[in-house]
Amino acid sequence: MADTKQDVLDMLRELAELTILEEQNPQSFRVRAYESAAQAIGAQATDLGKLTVKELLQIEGIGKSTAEKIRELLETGRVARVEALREKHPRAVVALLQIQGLGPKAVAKLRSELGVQSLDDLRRALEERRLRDLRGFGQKSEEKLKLAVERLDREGELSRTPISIALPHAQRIIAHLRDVPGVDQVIYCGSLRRFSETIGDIDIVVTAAQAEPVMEALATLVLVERVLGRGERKTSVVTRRGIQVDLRVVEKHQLGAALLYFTGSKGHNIKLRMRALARGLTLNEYGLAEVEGGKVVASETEEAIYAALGLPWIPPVLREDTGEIEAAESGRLTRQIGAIGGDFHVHTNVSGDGRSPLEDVIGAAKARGYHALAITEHAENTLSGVGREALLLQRERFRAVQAELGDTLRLLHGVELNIGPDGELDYDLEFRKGFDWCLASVHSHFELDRVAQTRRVMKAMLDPSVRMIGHLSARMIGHRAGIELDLDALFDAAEKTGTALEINGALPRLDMSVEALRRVRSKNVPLVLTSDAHHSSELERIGFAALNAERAGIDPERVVNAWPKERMLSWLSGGGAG
DNA sequence: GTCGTGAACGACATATACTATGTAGTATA
Repeated sequence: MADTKQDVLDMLRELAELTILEEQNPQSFRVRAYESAAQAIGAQATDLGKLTVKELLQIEGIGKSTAEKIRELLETGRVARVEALREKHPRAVVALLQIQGLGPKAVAKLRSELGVQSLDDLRRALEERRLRDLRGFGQKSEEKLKLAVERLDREGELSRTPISIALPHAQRIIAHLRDVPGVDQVIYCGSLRRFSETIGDIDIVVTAAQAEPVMEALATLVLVERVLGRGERKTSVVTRRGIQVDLRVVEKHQLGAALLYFTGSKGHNIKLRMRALARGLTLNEYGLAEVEGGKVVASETEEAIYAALGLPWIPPVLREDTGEIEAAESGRLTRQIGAIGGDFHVHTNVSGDGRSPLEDVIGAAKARGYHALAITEHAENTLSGVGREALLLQRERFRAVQAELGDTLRLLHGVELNIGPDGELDYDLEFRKGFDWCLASVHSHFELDRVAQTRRVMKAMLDPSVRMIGHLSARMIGHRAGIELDLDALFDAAEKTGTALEINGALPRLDMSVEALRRVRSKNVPLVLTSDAHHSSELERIGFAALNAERAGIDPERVVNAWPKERMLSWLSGGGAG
């Protein structure tokens, strides 16, 4: 079964894009209808291929017309309306919308006045300086478009950046801005703060007495390649990595409103602003104020603004306009994860790719207030794997260290087994059972089909030594798609065997994905946050795992290392789900 | 194009910054 959901999403997005050109308006009701239909489809867990028109109509945001188009696509592989629009607006024309500064109206004008039908045509027209005489264009717009075309040539399609790259990039920039005199707070917002898997651009909010020095500091950073625009309080640049950074400087008392605005999502903001209007208030990036008279009601903190709108503070990871405002209003927001009592997927330098000695890792774990720590080196069947003798030596050492630790920290001698193509595991069952904690994960043979992948993971789950499956899909965000799995079958098996599933906090993985986590919510499967640290400093990544869990609306009750100490320890020693 | 109210039709996301041109387009959450 192909990925019908992805096919439908692709079709709806193309339809939206083509309709933008057709109606020369990115905000038309049709465009918005297709986009909201795409969002509704994206939130569906069921297999679309099995849904009838009637069932499709049950989905909010899908009406008669869209439902029929979806059926048309699934039954014939094509949609007449899309093909008709493709005739009028060929792919090369649609591609022009990728150029920053070119919208549908400008594209229409270039086509009708200058016969520009492609990027090549546009390049020629720019070369021949034919744009400057067009009404609405001028010398400056010609130059801007030239730069934008060059940028597109260099970077290919404007693509989103994996969070594993964007977050450290943002932190570097933030560290520089913090050094600017007069700067108070520097906070990243946007999809980064919402903890999306991929990031479109980096949004930074700064509070400072004066905007100019901050914006100057950003514009002159070594890693900044070009300044896109600069006003009194706002600057946009592109870094050498090709990532756009938008900086906004606000006054301290406006911080809450600015954070709210810049964190988004756009849909969330719009809903909040409508909510404000219904209360005789208006919300913008400077504050929440009365419509009549303009008296500011709240602006300094997000909490105050939400409160004035009759809502509890909503965590950024939930602000995706997927019902979180309604949930907040009726007190149905899932609780945040809270204190984390331990980490159960950590490597030391005994693993070939681990970099910190045991003492450092233990020190970091104690500093984090953990009650338990499982060291899980790679097993022999992987490149960085460890043989039996070294592991037995490590176990001996653990006994001595545990005696020193007393009951401040429970140290588990674990291992990360490799799941082979047929579900085979390292060593032999007897040896595996000698560990305090075994997790098993896939590290190779990503090309097998869904049936084979599901079978191998299922087999590992059924092994008496395996307590947890690590990074379930083995994806690498932006580099490698996850293996194909029958998730429902695996979740059922995990439920039956009591096998835990890992929520891995390594930024390139974030595995299980939010989507998979949403699907496991309804099952009684224990979930475990881990850092998968290969260095003592990486223990902090468990916080990313927690964010991903919160993003998926996972109740802390389901998360083993969010349980109270005794319950967690009891579960770890095989004492059941508690 | 969708949805709700009432059986055809109106309502339907907000608010602002920046730029280049000379009123509006594009961009941002």
